[in-house]
Amino acid sequence: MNKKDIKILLVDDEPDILEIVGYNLSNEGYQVITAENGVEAVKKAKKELPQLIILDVMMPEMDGIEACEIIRKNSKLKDIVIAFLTARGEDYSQVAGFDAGADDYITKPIKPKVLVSKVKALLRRFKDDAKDSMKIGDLVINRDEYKISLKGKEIILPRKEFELLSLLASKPGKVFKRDEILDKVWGNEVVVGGRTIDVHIRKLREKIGDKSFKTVKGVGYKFVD
Amino acid sequence: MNKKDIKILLVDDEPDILEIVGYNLSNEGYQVITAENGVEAVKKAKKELPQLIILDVMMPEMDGIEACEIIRKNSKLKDIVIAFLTARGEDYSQVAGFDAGADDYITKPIKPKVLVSKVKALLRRFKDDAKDSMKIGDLVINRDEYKISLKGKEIILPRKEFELLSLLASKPGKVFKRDEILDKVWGNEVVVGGRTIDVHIRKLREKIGDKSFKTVKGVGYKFVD
DNA sequence: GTGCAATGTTACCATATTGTTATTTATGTT
DNA sequence: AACATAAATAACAATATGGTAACATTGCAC
Repeated sequence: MNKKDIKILLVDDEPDILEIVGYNLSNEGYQVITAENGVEAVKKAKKELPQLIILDVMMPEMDGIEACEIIRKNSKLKDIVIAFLTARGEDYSQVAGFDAGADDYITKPIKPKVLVSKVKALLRRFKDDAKDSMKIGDLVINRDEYKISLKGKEIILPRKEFELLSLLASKPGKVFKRDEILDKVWGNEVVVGGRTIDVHIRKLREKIGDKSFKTVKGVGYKFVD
Repeated sequence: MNKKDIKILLVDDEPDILEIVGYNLSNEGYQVITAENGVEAVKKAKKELPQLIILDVMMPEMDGIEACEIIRKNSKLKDIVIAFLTARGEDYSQVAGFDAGADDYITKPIKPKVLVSKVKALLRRFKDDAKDSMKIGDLVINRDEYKISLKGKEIILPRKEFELLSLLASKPGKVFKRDEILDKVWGNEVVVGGRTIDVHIRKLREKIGDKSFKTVKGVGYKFVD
Protein backbone atom coordinates (compact mmCIF):
# COMPACT_ATOMS: atom_id res chain seq x y z
CA MET A 1 0.00 0.00 0.00
CA ASN A 2 1.27 3.42 -0.98
CA LYS A 3 1.65 6.17 1.59
CA LYS A 4 -0.67 8.29 -0.48
CA ASP A 5 -3.43 5.80 0.14
CA ILE A 6 -3.04 5.93 3.90
CA LYS A 7 -5.51 8.10 5.73
CA ILE A 8 -4.87 9.34 9.22
CA LEU A 9 -7.64 10.88 11.25
CA LEU A 10 -6.29 13.44 13.66
CA VAL A 11 -8.54 14.56 16.49
CA ASP A 12 -7.85 17.38 18.89
CA ASP A 13 -9.72 20.43 20.09
CA GLU A 14 -6.66 22.65 19.93
CA PRO A 15 -6.09 24.04 16.43
CA ASP A 16 -2.37 24.43 17.17
CA ILE A 17 -1.96 20.72 17.69
CA LEU A 18 -3.97 19.88 14.59
CA GLU A 19 -1.73 22.14 12.62
CA ILE A 20 1.63 20.99 13.85
CA VAL A 21 0.85 17.29 13.83
CA GLY A 22 -1.04 17.52 10.57
CA TYR A 23 1.85 19.34 8.97
CA ASN A 24 4.34 16.70 9.98
CA LEU A 25 2.21 13.85 8.76
CA SER A 26 1.27 15.49 5.48
CA ASN A 27 4.94 16.13 4.95
CA GLU A 28 5.56 12.41 5.23
CA GLY A 29 3.06 11.84 2.47
CA TYR A 30 0.04 10.69 4.43
CA GLN A 31 -3.49 11.87 3.83
CA VAL A 32 -4.59 13.76 6.94
CA ILE A 33 -8.18 14.28 8.00
CA THR A 34 -9.02 16.28 11.10
CA ALA A 35 -11.79 16.52 13.66
CA GLU A 36 -12.20 18.72 16.70
CA ASN A 37 -14.11 16.51 19.09
CA GLY A 38 -15.20 12.95 19.65
CA VAL A 39 -18.56 13.21 17.97
CA GLU A 40 -17.03 14.56 14.82
CA ALA A 41 -14.25 11.98 15.02
CA VAL A 42 -16.67 9.06 15.04
CA LYS A 43 -18.60 10.55 12.17
CA LYS A 44 -15.48 11.07 10.05
CA ALA A 45 -14.09 7.67 10.94
CA LYS A 46 -17.23 6.03 9.57
CA LYS A 47 -17.12 8.09 6.44
CA GLU A 48 -13.42 7.98 5.64
CA LEU A 49 -12.33 4.65 7.12
CA PRO A 50 -8.82 5.79 8.02
CA GLN A 51 -6.07 3.30 8.82
CA LEU A 52 -5.02 5.18 11.93
CA ILE A 53 -6.71 7.54 14.37
CA ILE A 54 -4.77 9.85 16.64
CA LEU A 55 -7.08 10.93 19.42
CA ASP A 56 -6.65 13.55 22.06
CA VAL A 57 -7.85 12.33 25.42
CA MET A 58 -9.26 15.56 26.75
CA MET A 59 -11.84 17.13 24.51
CA PRO A 60 -15.21 18.81 24.81
CA GLU A 61 -18.39 17.11 23.54
CA MET A 62 -17.01 13.63 23.71
CA ASP A 63 -13.58 12.79 25.04
CA GLY A 64 -11.13 10.53 23.28
CA ILE A 65 -11.76 7.54 25.49
CA GLU A 66 -15.44 7.54 24.84
CA ALA A 67 -14.87 7.98 21.11
CA CYS A 68 -12.42 5.09 21.19
CA GLU A 69 -14.95 2.83 22.84
CA ILE A 70 -17.59 3.65 20.30
CA ILE A 71 -15.20 2.94 17.47
CA ARG A 72 -14.14 -0.35 18.99
CA LYS A 73 -17.74 -1.49 19.19
CA ASN A 74 -18.46 -0.77 15.57
CA SER A 75 -17.68 -3.83 13.54
CA LYS A 76 -16.53 -1.86 10.53
CA LEU A 77 -14.18 0.34 12.50
CA LYS A 78 -12.95 -1.92 15.21
CA ASP A 79 -9.73 -2.89 13.52
CA ILE A 80 -8.53 0.65 13.00
CA VAL A 81 -5.35 1.43 14.92
CA ILE A 82 -5.90 4.04 17.59
CA ALA A 83 -3.26 6.12 19.38
CA PHE A 84 -3.98 8.56 22.16
CA LEU A 85 -2.50 11.97 22.64
CA THR A 86 -2.03 12.67 26.30
CA ALA A 87 -0.16 15.12 28.45
CA ARG A 88 2.77 13.58 30.24
CA GLY A 89 1.88 12.57 33.74
CA GLU A 90 -1.79 11.95 33.20
CA ASP A 91 -1.44 8.44 34.47
CA TYR A 92 -5.04 7.59 34.99
CA SER A 93 -5.97 8.51 31.45
CA GLN A 94 -3.47 5.96 30.17
CA VAL A 95 -5.04 3.20 32.17
CA ALA A 96 -8.51 4.19 31.07
CA GLY A 97 -7.25 4.47 27.52
CA PHE A 98 -5.87 0.96 27.34
CA ASP A 99 -9.12 -0.27 28.83
CA ALA A 100 -10.93 1.47 26.05
CA GLY A 101 -8.84 -0.31 23.44
CA ALA A 102 -5.97 2.01 22.59
CA ASP A 103 -3.02 0.64 20.67
CA ASP A 104 -0.44 3.19 21.74
CA TYR A 105 0.28 6.52 23.37
CA ILE A 106 1.85 9.69 22.20
CA THR A 107 2.71 12.12 24.96
CA LYS A 108 2.64 15.86 24.71
CA PRO A 109 4.68 17.89 24.19
CA ILE A 110 4.93 16.39 20.73
CA LYS A 111 8.31 15.83 19.15
CA PRO A 112 7.86 15.57 15.38
CA LYS A 113 10.52 12.90 14.91
CA VAL A 114 9.08 10.69 17.61
CA LEU A 115 5.59 11.22 16.28
CA VAL A 116 6.46 10.20 12.76
CA SER A 117 8.33 7.11 13.79
CA LYS A 118 5.55 5.99 16.08
CA VAL A 119 3.05 6.47 13.30
CA LYS A 120 5.19 4.38 10.99
CA ALA A 121 5.46 1.62 13.55
CA LEU A 122 1.73 1.60 14.11
CA LEU A 123 0.95 1.45 10.44
CA ARG A 124 3.38 -1.40 10.00
CA ARG A 125 1.42 -3.31 12.58
CA PHE A 126 -1.79 -2.54 10.73
CA LYS A 127 -0.35 -3.92 7.54
CA ASP A 128 0.55 -7.16 9.25
CA ASP A 129 -2.97 -7.48 10.55
CA ALA A 130 -4.41 -6.88 7.13
CA LYS A 131 -6.65 -9.54 5.81
CA ASP A 132 -5.68 -12.65 4.09
CA SER A 133 -6.25 -11.72 0.49
CA MET A 134 -4.07 -11.66 -2.55
CA LYS A 135 -4.00 -9.38 -5.51
CA ILE A 136 -3.09 -10.35 -9.06
CA GLY A 137 -3.60 -7.47 -11.43
CA ASP A 138 -7.23 -6.51 -11.13
CA LEU A 139 -8.16 -9.80 -9.56
CA VAL A 140 -8.43 -9.99 -5.78
CA ILE A 141 -8.82 -13.37 -4.13
CA ASN A 142 -10.12 -13.33 -0.62
CA ARG A 143 -9.77 -16.68 1.06
CA ASP A 144 -11.44 -15.60 4.29
CA GLU A 145 -14.64 -14.63 2.60
CA TYR A 146 -14.44 -17.18 -0.19
CA LYS A 147 -15.06 -14.63 -2.83
CA ILE A 148 -13.13 -12.87 -5.50
CA SER A 149 -13.41 -9.53 -7.15
CA LEU A 150 -12.47 -8.58 -10.64
CA LYS A 151 -12.04 -4.88 -11.36
CA GLY A 152 -14.03 -4.19 -8.23
CA LYS A 153 -16.91 -6.45 -9.20
CA GLU A 154 -17.56 -9.22 -6.73
CA ILE A 155 -17.91 -12.72 -8.04
CA ILE A 156 -18.91 -15.72 -6.01
CA LEU A 157 -17.38 -18.95 -7.13
CA PRO A 158 -18.27 -22.49 -6.14
CA ARG A 159 -15.66 -24.25 -4.11
CA LYS A 160 -13.81 -26.22 -6.75
CA GLU A 161 -13.68 -23.26 -9.09
CA PHE A 162 -12.41 -21.08 -6.28
CA GLU A 163 -9.69 -23.55 -5.37
CA LEU A 164 -8.66 -24.03 -8.95
CA LEU A 165 -8.43 -20.31 -9.54
CA SER A 166 -6.52 -19.83 -6.30
CA LEU A 167 -4.02 -22.41 -7.35
CA LEU A 168 -3.43 -21.08 -10.83
CA ALA A 169 -3.35 -17.47 -9.70
CA SER A 170 -0.91 -18.24 -6.90
CA LYS A 171 1.87 -18.29 -9.50
CA PRO A 172 0.81 -16.34 -12.55
CA GLY A 173 2.61 -17.55 -15.62
CA LYS A 174 3.54 -20.91 -14.20
CA VAL A 175 2.15 -23.91 -16.02
CA PHE A 176 0.40 -26.34 -13.71
CA LYS A 177 0.38 -29.89 -14.97
CA ARG A 178 -2.90 -31.75 -14.89
CA ASP A 179 -1.50 -34.15 -12.30
CA GLU A 180 -0.50 -31.27 -10.12
CA ILE A 181 -3.91 -29.67 -10.38
CA LEU A 182 -5.65 -32.91 -9.57
CA ASP A 183 -3.41 -33.40 -6.60
CA LYS A 184 -3.82 -29.92 -5.16
CA VAL A 185 -7.48 -29.27 -5.91
CA TRP A 186 -9.03 -32.70 -5.87
CA GLY A 187 -6.64 -34.59 -3.68
CA ASN A 188 -4.65 -37.35 -5.28
CA GLU A 189 -6.73 -40.19 -3.89
CA VAL A 190 -9.80 -39.05 -5.76
CA VAL A 191 -10.26 -40.37 -9.25
CA VAL A 192 -12.19 -38.22 -11.65
CA GLY A 193 -12.83 -38.47 -15.33
CA GLY A 194 -10.59 -36.96 -17.96
CA ARG A 195 -12.72 -33.95 -18.82
CA THR A 196 -13.33 -32.69 -15.30
CA ILE A 197 -10.52 -30.16 -15.15
CA ASP A 198 -11.39 -28.83 -18.58
CA VAL A 199 -14.98 -28.25 -17.58
CA HIS A 200 -13.91 -26.25 -14.57
CA ILE A 201 -11.46 -24.24 -16.59
CA ARG A 202 -14.28 -23.55 -18.98
CA LYS A 203 -16.45 -22.17 -16.19
CA LEU A 204 -13.64 -19.96 -14.98
CA ARG A 205 -13.06 -18.69 -18.50
CA GLU A 206 -16.72 -17.74 -18.63
CA LYS A 207 -16.62 -15.87 -15.35
CA ILE A 208 -13.13 -14.40 -15.21
CA GLY A 209 -12.29 -13.96 -18.87
CA ASP A 210 -11.15 -16.25 -21.62
CA LYS A 211 -7.71 -14.81 -22.06
CA SER A 212 -6.69 -15.22 -18.44
CA PHE A 213 -6.28 -18.97 -18.83
CA LYS A 214 -3.86 -20.33 -21.30
CA THR A 215 -3.77 -23.96 -22.34
CA VAL A 216 -0.41 -25.58 -22.86
CA LYS A 217 -1.26 -28.62 -24.86
CA GLY A 218 0.08 -31.86 -23.50
CA VAL A 219 1.12 -30.17 -20.27
CA GLY A 220 -1.49 -28.17 -18.43
CA TYR A 221 -2.83 -24.69 -17.80
CA LYS A 222 -1.50 -21.37 -16.69
CA PHE A 223 -2.99 -18.15 -15.45
CA VAL A 224 -1.79 -14.99 -17.14
CA ASP A 225 -2.23 -11.43 -16.08
CA MET B 1 -27.99 6.75 27.36
CA ASN B 2 -28.02 10.42 26.59
CA LYS B 3 -26.08 12.89 28.68
CA LYS B 4 -29.33 14.74 29.34
CA ASP B 5 -30.64 11.68 31.14
CA ILE B 6 -27.68 11.47 33.47
CA LYS B 7 -28.22 12.89 36.93
CA ILE B 8 -25.34 13.83 39.16
CA LEU B 9 -25.89 14.57 42.80
CA LEU B 10 -23.37 17.06 44.08
CA VAL B 11 -22.96 17.37 47.83
CA ASP B 12 -20.89 20.01 49.60
CA ASP B 13 -21.47 22.52 52.36
CA GLU B 14 -19.57 25.26 50.60
CA PRO B 15 -21.78 27.13 48.11
CA ASP B 16 -18.68 28.14 46.10
CA ILE B 17 -17.82 24.56 45.37
CA LEU B 18 -21.41 23.69 44.48
CA GLU B 19 -21.43 26.55 42.08
CA ILE B 20 -18.15 25.96 40.30
CA VAL B 21 -18.48 22.21 40.02
CA GLY B 22 -22.16 22.43 39.18
CA TYR B 23 -21.43 24.93 36.47
CA ASN B 24 -18.83 22.74 34.81
CA LEU B 25 -21.01 19.67 34.86
CA SER B 26 -24.10 21.45 33.60
CA ASN B 27 -21.99 22.85 30.86
CA GLU B 28 -21.16 19.31 29.78
CA GLY B 29 -24.84 18.56 29.55
CA TYR B 30 -25.45 16.65 32.74
CA GLN B 31 -28.42 17.19 35.07
CA VAL B 32 -27.04 18.45 38.36
CA ILE B 33 -28.80 18.13 41.71
CA THR B 34 -27.26 19.58 44.84
CA ALA B 35 -27.34 18.96 48.57
CA GLU B 36 -25.56 20.69 51.42
CA ASN B 37 -25.04 17.90 53.89
CA GLY B 38 -25.18 14.17 54.28
CA VAL B 39 -28.74 13.92 55.52
CA GLU B 40 -30.04 15.91 52.61
CA ALA B 41 -27.82 13.91 50.26
CA VAL B 42 -29.31 10.58 51.30
CA LYS B 43 -32.80 11.98 51.00
CA LYS B 44 -32.19 13.33 47.50
CA ALA B 45 -30.40 10.22 46.40
CA LYS B 46 -33.44 8.14 47.26
CA LYS B 47 -35.76 10.52 45.51
CA GLU B 48 -33.77 11.22 42.36
CA LEU B 49 -31.76 8.03 41.87
CA PRO B 50 -28.73 9.72 40.30
CA GLN B 51 -26.10 7.75 38.38
CA LEU B 52 -23.27 9.47 40.21
CA ILE B 53 -22.82 11.17 43.56
CA ILE B 54 -19.97 13.54 44.26
CA LEU B 55 -19.62 13.81 48.00
CA ASP B 56 -17.56 16.18 50.05
CA VAL B 57 -15.89 14.37 52.90
CA MET B 58 -16.05 17.10 55.51
CA MET B 59 -19.54 18.34 56.12
CA PRO B 60 -21.77 19.32 59.03
CA GLU B 61 -24.80 17.22 60.03
CA MET B 62 -23.49 14.03 58.48
CA ASP B 63 -20.12 13.72 56.80
CA GLY B 64 -19.52 12.17 53.41
CA ILE B 65 -18.21 8.90 54.72
CA GLU B 66 -21.25 8.24 56.83
CA ALA B 67 -23.57 9.20 53.98
CA CYS B 68 -21.67 6.86 51.70
CA GLU B 69 -22.07 3.97 54.10
CA ILE B 70 -25.80 4.54 54.38
CA ILE B 71 -26.16 4.66 50.61
CA ARG B 72 -24.16 1.48 50.15
CA LYS B 73 -26.46 -0.31 52.55
CA ASN B 74 -29.58 0.66 50.66
CA SER B 75 -30.30 -1.97 48.04
CA LYS B 76 -31.79 0.50 45.61
CA LEU B 77 -28.88 2.89 45.83
CA LYS B 78 -25.93 0.62 46.33
CA ASP B 79 -24.90 0.54 42.68
CA ILE B 80 -24.65 4.28 42.34
CA VAL B 81 -21.13 5.45 41.59
CA ILE B 82 -19.72 7.58 44.39
CA ALA B 83 -16.76 9.91 44.23
CA PHE B 84 -15.35 11.83 47.16
CA LEU B 85 -14.20 15.37 47.16
CA THR B 86 -11.21 15.74 49.39
CA ALA B 87 -8.49 18.25 50.05
CA ARG B 88 -5.10 17.13 48.84
CA GLY B 89 -3.08 15.53 51.57
CA GLU B 90 -5.98 14.26 53.62
CA ASP B 91 -4.67 10.75 53.46
CA TYR B 92 -6.75 9.32 56.21
CA SER B 93 -10.00 10.32 54.56
CA GLN B 94 -9.03 8.41 51.46
CA VAL B 95 -8.52 5.22 53.37
CA ALA B 96 -11.76 5.66 55.26
CA GLY B 97 -13.48 6.57 52.04
CA PHE B 98 -12.50 3.43 50.19
CA ASP B 99 -13.58 1.43 53.21
CA ALA B 100 -16.94 3.10 53.03
CA GLY B 101 -17.32 2.12 49.39
CA ALA B 102 -16.07 5.03 47.34
CA ASP B 103 -15.33 4.51 43.66
CA ASP B 104 -12.92 7.37 43.16
CA TYR B 105 -11.43 10.57 44.50
CA ILE B 106 -11.38 14.10 43.29
CA THR B 107 -8.90 16.32 45.08
CA LYS B 108 -9.32 19.96 45.78
CA PRO B 109 -8.40 22.41 44.47
CA ILE B 110 -10.63 21.37 41.61
CA LYS B 111 -9.39 21.65 38.04
CA PRO B 112 -12.39 21.74 35.76
CA LYS B 113 -10.80 19.66 32.98
CA VAL B 114 -9.69 16.94 35.34
CA LEU B 115 -13.06 16.98 37.05
CA VAL B 116 -14.98 16.57 33.84
CA SER B 117 -12.85 13.77 32.51
CA LYS B 118 -12.95 11.92 35.80
CA VAL B 119 -16.70 12.20 35.83
CA LYS B 120 -16.81 10.85 32.32
CA ALA B 121 -14.56 7.96 33.24
CA LEU B 122 -16.71 7.12 36.25
CA LEU B 123 -19.91 7.20 34.27
CA ARG B 124 -18.31 5.08 31.63
CA ARG B 125 -17.53 2.49 34.23
CA PHE B 126 -21.14 2.61 35.31
CA LYS B 127 -22.29 2.23 31.76
CA ASP B 128 -19.92 -0.66 31.13
CA ASP B 129 -21.26 -2.44 34.12
CA ALA B 130 -24.66 -2.06 32.61
CA LYS B 131 -23.82 -3.22 29.16
CA ASP B 132 -21.05 -4.48 26.97
CA SER B 133 -22.40 -4.34 23.49
CA MET B 134 -21.23 -4.54 19.92
CA LYS B 135 -22.80 -3.00 16.87
CA ILE B 136 -22.96 -4.47 13.37
CA GLY B 137 -25.14 -2.40 11.07
CA ASP B 138 -28.54 -2.31 12.70
CA LEU B 139 -27.79 -5.28 14.86
CA VAL B 140 -26.64 -4.73 18.42
CA ILE B 141 -25.30 -7.69 20.35
CA ASN B 142 -25.31 -7.39 24.08
CA ARG B 143 -23.13 -10.07 25.58
CA ASP B 144 -23.87 -9.30 29.21
CA GLU B 145 -27.59 -9.57 28.94
CA TYR B 146 -27.58 -12.29 26.31
CA LYS B 147 -29.89 -10.42 24.09
CA ILE B 148 -29.72 -8.60 20.85
CA SER B 149 -31.61 -5.84 19.18
CA LEU B 150 -32.36 -5.45 15.54
CA LYS B 151 -33.40 -2.01 14.35
CA GLY B 152 -34.20 -1.16 17.95
CA LYS B 153 -36.38 -4.21 18.51
CA GLU B 154 -35.14 -6.45 21.25
CA ILE B 155 -34.86 -10.14 20.58
CA ILE B 156 -33.98 -12.73 23.15
CA LEU B 157 -32.02 -15.65 21.81
CA PRO B 158 -31.26 -18.98 23.46
CA ARG B 159 -27.63 -19.49 24.36
CA LYS B 160 -26.48 -21.54 21.39
CA GLU B 161 -28.20 -19.28 18.91
CA PHE B 162 -26.71 -16.28 20.63
CA GLU B 163 -23.20 -17.72 20.55
CA LEU B 164 -23.53 -18.71 16.95
CA LEU B 165 -24.73 -15.27 15.95
CA SER B 166 -22.01 -13.61 17.99
CA LEU B 167 -19.38 -15.66 16.27
CA LEU B 168 -20.62 -15.05 12.75
CA ALA B 169 -21.26 -11.37 13.37
CA SER B 170 -17.85 -10.84 14.93
CA LYS B 171 -16.38 -10.79 11.44
CA PRO B 172 -19.07 -9.92 8.95
CA GLY B 173 -18.28 -11.33 5.55
CA LYS B 174 -15.88 -13.97 6.77
CA VAL B 175 -16.84 -17.53 6.04
CA PHE B 176 -16.73 -19.72 9.10
CA LYS B 177 -16.13 -23.34 8.33
CA ARG B 178 -18.34 -25.90 9.99
CA ASP B 179 -15.36 -27.19 11.96
CA GLU B 180 -14.56 -23.74 13.16
CA ILE B 181 -18.15 -23.15 14.24
CA LEU B 182 -18.30 -26.45 16.06
CA ASP B 183 -15.05 -25.67 17.78
CA LYS B 184 -15.98 -22.17 18.87
CA VAL B 185 -19.64 -22.63 19.71
CA TRP B 186 -19.89 -26.23 20.79
CA GLY B 187 -16.34 -26.95 21.85
CA ASN B 188 -14.46 -29.46 19.81
CA GLU B 189 -14.72 -32.30 22.30
CA VAL B 190 -18.46 -32.39 21.90
CA VAL B 191 -19.80 -34.54 19.11
CA VAL B 192 -23.07 -33.50 17.60
CA GLY B 193 -25.01 -34.76 14.65
CA GLY B 194 -24.54 -33.43 11.18
CA ARG B 195 -27.65 -31.30 11.01
CA THR B 196 -27.23 -29.43 14.28
CA ILE B 197 -25.56 -26.33 12.91
CA ASP B 198 -28.08 -26.08 10.09
CA VAL B 199 -30.98 -26.18 12.48
CA HIS B 200 -29.55 -23.34 14.51
CA ILE B 201 -28.82 -21.33 11.40
CA ARG B 202 -32.40 -21.92 10.40
CA LYS B 203 -33.67 -20.49 13.67
CA LEU B 204 -31.43 -17.45 13.31
CA ARG B 205 -32.63 -16.90 9.78
CA GLU B 206 -36.20 -16.96 11.09
CA LYS B 207 -35.45 -14.43 13.81
CA ILE B 208 -32.82 -12.15 12.30
CA GLY B 209 -33.60 -12.35 8.62
CA ASP B 210 -32.93 -14.84 5.88
CA LYS B 211 -30.57 -12.73 3.87
CA SER B 212 -28.18 -12.03 6.71
CA PHE B 213 -26.81 -15.55 6.59
CA LYS B 214 -25.19 -16.82 3.49
CA THR B 215 -24.34 -20.45 2.89
CA VAL B 216 -21.11 -21.28 1.14
CA LYS B 217 -21.65 -24.83 0.11
CA GLY B 218 -18.89 -27.18 1.05
CA VAL B 219 -17.32 -24.55 3.27
CA GLY B 220 -19.54 -22.94 5.86
CA TYR B 221 -21.63 -19.90 6.64
CA LYS B 222 -21.10 -16.20 6.72
CA PHE B 223 -22.95 -13.25 8.14
CA VAL B 224 -23.51 -10.35 5.78
CA ASP B 225 -24.53 -6.85 6.64
C1' DG C 1 -3.53 -31.72 -45.72
C1' DT C 2 -4.51 -35.90 -42.94
C1' DG C 3 -4.74 -38.38 -38.75
C1' DC C 4 -4.98 -38.37 -34.06
C1' DA C 5 -4.49 -37.30 -29.41
C1' DA C 6 -5.50 -33.61 -26.56
C1' DT C 7 -8.66 -30.24 -25.27
C1' DG C 8 -13.25 -27.55 -25.70
C1' DT C 9 -18.15 -27.51 -25.13
C1' DT C 10 -22.72 -28.55 -23.89
C1' DA C 11 -26.42 -30.60 -21.59
C1' DC C 12 -27.69 -33.59 -18.32
C1' DC C 13 -27.76 -36.21 -14.07
C1' DA C 14 -26.02 -38.23 -9.51
C1' DT C 15 -24.89 -37.06 -5.32
C1' DA C 16 -23.07 -34.66 -1.45
C1' DT C 17 -24.48 -30.98 1.06
C1' DT C 18 -27.75 -28.28 3.08
C1' DG C 19 -32.73 -27.06 4.31
C1' DT C 20 -36.85 -28.18 6.92
C1' DT C 21 -40.00 -30.11 10.08
C1' DA C 22 -41.34 -33.00 13.67
C1' DT C 23 -39.96 -35.50 17.51
C1' DT C 24 -37.00 -36.86 21.25
C1' DT C 25 -33.86 -35.78 24.79
C1' DA C 26 -31.82 -32.70 28.01
C1' DT C 27 -31.97 -28.88 31.18
C1' DG C 28 -33.79 -25.95 34.17
C1' DT C 29 -38.01 -23.85 36.89
C1' DT C 30 -42.00 -23.53 39.65
C1' DA D 1 -43.75 -33.96 39.66
C1' DA D 2 -45.22 -31.07 36.15
C1' DC D 3 -43.95 -27.73 33.18
C1' DA D 4 -41.42 -24.88 30.07
C1' DT D 5 -37.67 -24.10 27.32
C1' DA D 6 -33.61 -25.35 24.76
C1' DA D 7 -30.84 -28.47 22.16
C1' DA D 8 -30.04 -32.40 19.52
C1' DT D 9 -31.55 -35.92 16.45
C1' DA D 10 -33.97 -38.23 12.86
C1' DA D 11 -36.17 -38.45 8.70
C1' DC D 12 -37.15 -36.54 4.61
C1' DA D 13 -37.04 -32.66 0.91
C1' DA D 14 -34.61 -29.42 -1.85
C1' DT D 15 -30.57 -27.85 -4.18
C1' DA D 16 -26.10 -26.46 -6.11
C1' DT D 17 -22.24 -28.46 -7.27
C1' DG D 18 -19.46 -31.38 -9.43
C1' DG D 19 -18.89 -34.90 -12.56
C1' DT D 20 -19.80 -37.41 -16.80
C1' DA D 21 -20.93 -38.58 -21.42
C1' DA D 22 -21.13 -37.51 -25.95
C1' DC D 23 -19.67 -34.97 -29.35
C1' DA D 24 -17.02 -30.91 -31.46
C1' DT D 25 -12.88 -28.66 -32.15
C1' DT D 26 -8.11 -27.75 -32.08
C1' DG D 27 -3.40 -28.08 -33.22
C1' DC D 28 0.63 -30.73 -33.65
C1' DA D 29 3.30 -34.72 -36.04
C1' DC D 30 3.95 -36.64 -40.09
